[in-house]
Parts: sequence; structure tokens; C-alpha cells
Amino acid sequence: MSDADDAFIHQAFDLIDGFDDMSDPLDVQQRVLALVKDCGFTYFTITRLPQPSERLGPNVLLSIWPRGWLSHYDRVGHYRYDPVVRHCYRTIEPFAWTEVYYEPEILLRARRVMDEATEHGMAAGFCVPIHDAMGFQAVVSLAGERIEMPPRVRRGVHMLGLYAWGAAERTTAKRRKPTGRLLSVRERDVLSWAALGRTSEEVADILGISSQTVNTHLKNARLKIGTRNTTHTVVEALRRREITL
Amino acid sequence: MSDADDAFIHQAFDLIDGFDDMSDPLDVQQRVLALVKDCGFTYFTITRLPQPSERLGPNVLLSIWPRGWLSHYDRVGHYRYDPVVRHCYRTIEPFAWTEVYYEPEILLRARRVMDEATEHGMAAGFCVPIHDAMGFQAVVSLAGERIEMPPRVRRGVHMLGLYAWGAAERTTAKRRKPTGRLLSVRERDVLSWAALGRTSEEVADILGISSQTVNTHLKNARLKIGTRNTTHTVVEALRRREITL
DNA sequence: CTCGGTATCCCGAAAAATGGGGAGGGGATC
DNA sequence: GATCCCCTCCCCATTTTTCGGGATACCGAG
Repeated sequence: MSDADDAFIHQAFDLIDGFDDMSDPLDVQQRVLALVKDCGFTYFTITRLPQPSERLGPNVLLSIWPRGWLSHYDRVGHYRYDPVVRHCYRTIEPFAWTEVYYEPEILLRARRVMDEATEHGMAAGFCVPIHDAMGFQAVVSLAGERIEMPPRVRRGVHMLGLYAWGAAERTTAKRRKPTGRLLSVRERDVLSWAALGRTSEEVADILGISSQTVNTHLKNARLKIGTRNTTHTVVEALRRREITL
Repeated sequence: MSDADDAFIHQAFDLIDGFDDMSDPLDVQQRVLALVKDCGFTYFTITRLPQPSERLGPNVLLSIWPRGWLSHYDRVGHYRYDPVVRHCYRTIEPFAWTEVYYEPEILLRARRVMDEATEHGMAAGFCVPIHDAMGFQAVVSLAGERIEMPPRVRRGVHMLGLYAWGAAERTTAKRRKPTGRLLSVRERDVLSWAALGRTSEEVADILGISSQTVNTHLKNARLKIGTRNTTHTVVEALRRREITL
């Protein structure tokens, strides 16, 4: 721990205090990047994590990324194989790109994503995953050619990431479309009980409807989110935060 | 912002650095409490948030609570109505107990919980909710007679809570599951595929075993964790972190 | 007013899961 | 050597879900 590290923490907390007064996401973006550039970061994004089948583009809140990277990324469908993204689904701890696990099944494709990122000037990176209670998984992502972060600075960046996400959410709230859920109330009711192991008959009794109706709701939920059976639907609904335990 | 606040941040980060070397949860507990006592906190717990039907007791990782409070809390079933707990399900931001929303349907019961907490010496409190990828949750909870936290200190406590959670998870890992996991490797394999919507036949093909065997694994997994069907088993296995998506 | 979405209900055949049971081999542990 | 657990496989009756179809009614937006 050095004085420089402490100075960084100090500045980070000052910046966090300042987030409350910012109304323009560009302010957030530039202030954060200015602070972390000494660690070697030149790129900075805050984005939600969509379903594997979706594109990343529409979910980006803030982005300073290499020119053309995002559109290329979406066009070739990197999102599904990006080991950094997949790591975000599994952990709540901040991590450097060097620490991610490469799933054997998609190893080659995952390496390609990272190789191309390197070619675009993002040889190294650091992510702060965000897991929200009601519906979002998001990630604050920093990248550059070479990064250097003492442990204490890393913690400061962690904190900065958490609050930057809050600030980004707030400042881009108007611009974003209202997030509607896919499933209907009844479908979520039925899935919630199914998640607890109730059969259609039992759910029908609980909700005071016929078991046929319960089956119809399960069927419609399956069709809506494109799942293969009730188990799959429940898991996916949990993952999308359509239902909660 | 005062020098005292900065000193607090400094100490908090020192403590966080020290978590890595701690192997006894009691160390974590006492060091954290020693640091935050100047804010007025005298009680400190880290606990998972179980399903509403469960008890809190078995999910507590660390606990310095008033004598008899936890057993009383479980005995009278406060968990289901505790407005602080319910607030944790909804938010990702740290919050003081004064900021929680009282749901009208359970208002009286919720007030009773808080009144009894006050009688036990916990008139005020502060929580750091923890959310992981599946939406399963934990909370770091601090309480006392009267608390005082300037904004900057509050951020420090936030950070402290996040890392204390990590430390508590790590240091209590052995105590919680000395033998490892409940399910066998094969049972987890089968459940992992079931979570993705595969039928027994499909899983059998994937794993190169007969579908009878797959059904047996599903059956044994059901019996082991005491669930009602495959959907329930998968959800519970995810919650217990026996499997991951 | 029509159209789309939601919620409710129904049918029937086919597929899948469940709940009993049993059984052999292998590996670790005591 | 006995015991326990894991993995594997099997049978069979029953229950449950799935997957095609339907249908009626309400409600809000265009």
C-alpha cells in the first residue's frame, strides 16, 4: 500500500460522492475514465447482460469501446461465447480477464473472442459484475493494453464500478424503454409454484382454477421463452428474474 | 467529509486487505465489529436469506446478536414478516432500517418484529444486501441502539460488508459442509442437464448411459434433498449451489 | 370496432416422469 | 471381511406432462 494508492481511493470516493449531482451519462463516463487511466484503462463500458440469444448493443448503457468493436461483436455473435460474459453469470466478485474460466465445450470460440479483443487494443481488462434483485445482471467493464492495479486500487475500482452502475442507471433511465416482462402475472404465479415442486393439480387447487388452465399457462410460458419443458422454463424464469423463490 | 471519515475508510480497507489471511470466522466478526462500533453498531450478522418457509438459524454464517434473539425470531416465525428481510429481496443498495418499506398487508406483524428488535437493543440498523447470479441472497446486517454514519463512512461500511461476506463464506466453508456436497457427481451431472430442459432419454444419450440410470439418479437426488419432483430438485440444487447453469 | 393479449376452460393421444421394487460390481473405509 | 456408498441397469404400474388442437370472455390500444 502506498500513498498513491490511498490518493486513488480518496479520489474514487470523491467521484462517487459527485455521482449524485451528475445528470449526463457522458459525465459519468469521462470522470471515471479519467480516474482509472493511470491503471492502464482506456476503454470503459457499462452494459446489461441480455439472454444468450440476444445482442449486446441495445443493452449498453455507457460505452467507450474501440471503433467498430461492438457492431462486430454483435454481428459475429461473440456474446454467446465470450468467456468474460459467461464468467459474469457465475460470480459476484470483480475479476480480471486473466482469471476467467474457459469452458472446454466452447474453448476455441472463446479464445477467438479474446484474441480479437486483443487485436482491438483490449489485451487486458477488469470487470465488476452487478447482480440486481429485480431483474438485471449487468457488468462494468474496463479494458486496455496493459493494466496495473495494486490490491487496494482494485478495491477502489470495485467500489467505483458499483456506484458508476447506479449513476449510469439513473442518468440513462429516461432514454431507455420501460422494461416490460414477457410473462403474464398468472404464468408467473404458476411457475412460482412449479418451482416449489407442485403438480398442476396442486397449483390448480392453490390458485382456485382448473388444472387444465394451469397446464395452458405452463404451455404458454414455455412457448414465450422458448423452453423445452417446465423444469427448463422455471430455471429460465428464475434466471430472467421473472419469478423469485 | 472529515479527516475522521477518511481515517475510517483507510481502516476499512486495511481490514479488507486482512480478510485474505483470516481463517477463523470469529476473527472476521470481531475485527469488523471493532471497526464499526464508533458508528454505534453493537451487533453484527451475516446470513443467507432462506425461503420464506425456512428458518433463519441454519443459514446464519456469523452472528453477534442479542442473547435469545435468533431462537425467538425463528420460534415465532418473524422471518416471513421482517420488513428488513423483505427489503433485501427488492434492493441491491445498502440501506438503513429507517428506509425500509412496510407492506400494507403485513404492516402490523412487521411492526411487531421491529418493536421486538428495539426491545432487544436493536433500535437502528444497516444492511448490505448481497445478490448472486441466481437471485439467491444474503445480507450483512449491523445494528445498535443508535447509529451515526456520514455518507463516506456509509460507503466504507458498504465495501466492508461486501468483503466480509466473502470472508465469511470462505472461513465457514469447512464448518458448513465438511464432507463436501450432498449429491454425487453423477446426480449433479444429470440435474445440470435437466435444468437445461433435457429429458431422461436425452441425458442418457449425452452421458452414454441408459435412461433407467438417469431416472435412478433423478430419483436418488429427489430422495436426498427431499424434493417433490425434478423441477423442485433442480431449483433446490441451484439454490444450494450443487449445480450451476 | 377490431385486434392482440390475457385468463379461463376443454379434449385426447402420446411422451415422460414417478414410485415401488430389485440387483450386480467397484471402491473406500473401518 | 463386512459395510456403506456410488454407479449402473432393469421391471412395471401409475401419474403427470406434453403437444396438438380447440373455445369463450374481458380489456385496452389503435
